[in-house]
Amino acid sequence: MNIGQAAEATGLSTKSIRYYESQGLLQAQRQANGYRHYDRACIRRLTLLSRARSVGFSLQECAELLALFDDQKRHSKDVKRAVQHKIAQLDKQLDNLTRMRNTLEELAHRCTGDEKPQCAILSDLSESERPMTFTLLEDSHE
Amino acid sequence: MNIGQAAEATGLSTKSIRYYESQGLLQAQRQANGYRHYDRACIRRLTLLSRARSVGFSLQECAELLALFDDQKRHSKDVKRAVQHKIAQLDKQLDNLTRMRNTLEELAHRCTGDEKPQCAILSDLSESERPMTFTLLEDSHE
DNA sequence: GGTTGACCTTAACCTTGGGGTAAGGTTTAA
DNA sequence: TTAAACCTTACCCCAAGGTTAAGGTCAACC
Repeated sequence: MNIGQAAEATGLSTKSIRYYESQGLLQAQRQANGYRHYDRACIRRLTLLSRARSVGFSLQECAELLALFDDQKRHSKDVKRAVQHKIAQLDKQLDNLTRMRNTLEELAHRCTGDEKPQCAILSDLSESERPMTFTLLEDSHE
Repeated sequence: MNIGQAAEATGLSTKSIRYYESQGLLQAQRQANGYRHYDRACIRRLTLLSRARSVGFSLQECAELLALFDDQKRHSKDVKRAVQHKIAQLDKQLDNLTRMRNTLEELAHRCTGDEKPQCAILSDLSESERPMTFTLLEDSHE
């Protein structure tokens, strides 16, 4: 299997696949012409990468999942812990986005939304006197 | 006001303030010694930037908000529309994260989480035969 | 044999929103 | 006077690739 077919099979871009290789997440065999060759084991790694990325794991975290994947003596509880940790991270992000959303709702609510230039949103965003709750972005510190 | 005080007053870092200036979001006056000087109008712009960033606006979008801020003939409905557009974006992100979270919950649920190496999570992530729903990342295409 | 088009290769620059550090000038206070 | 605490620009760094560029390969068709 060439890289194009591997991409097709896993839903990744060829660029991503090469990038993952450059980051040490997999090693592809080379054919005589220099083309990369992907066997079933490689495709499984790429599938894992594709899916783990799609549920929010960073490449660093994917590397840890792959290490467990490769370890025949792993404990499934370690894998489960990684997943639960990621769930907790997503919960933080969800909470954060929800608070941002609520602030925006409140801003929009206070704006008349007409043809006049007076705008509660711009006032609320720019005036220091206003004691509104402005939620910080921050994807949590890890 | 020097940049340090402006940073203190707005909750931004000095680095961010200089970066915003480099991106054309504001122009600070210079003092005789080359130091930037911030007056009240500048502080209001920075406050707007800080708060707009904290509720999820990109710098590009902040530029649009500032353009409205500067326009004495703006219509408050245009500001409101921008906010509602941002709310819709956040809703997409929330939906996406929620689906990722649900997938992870399902994965965790299927894993025994013990000392054995068999792990439903790793199987689900790596095996092509599995017809699970894997939510794509993607912050929506804008 | 020649050519076209679809592959593949590496390299290098672009993105977002700054963080970190270097190397140096200024100001202030002890 | 000298040290601390400011300020300046300039450079490289991060994730996770996307996007050319410039070129090698391969298969099919004429």
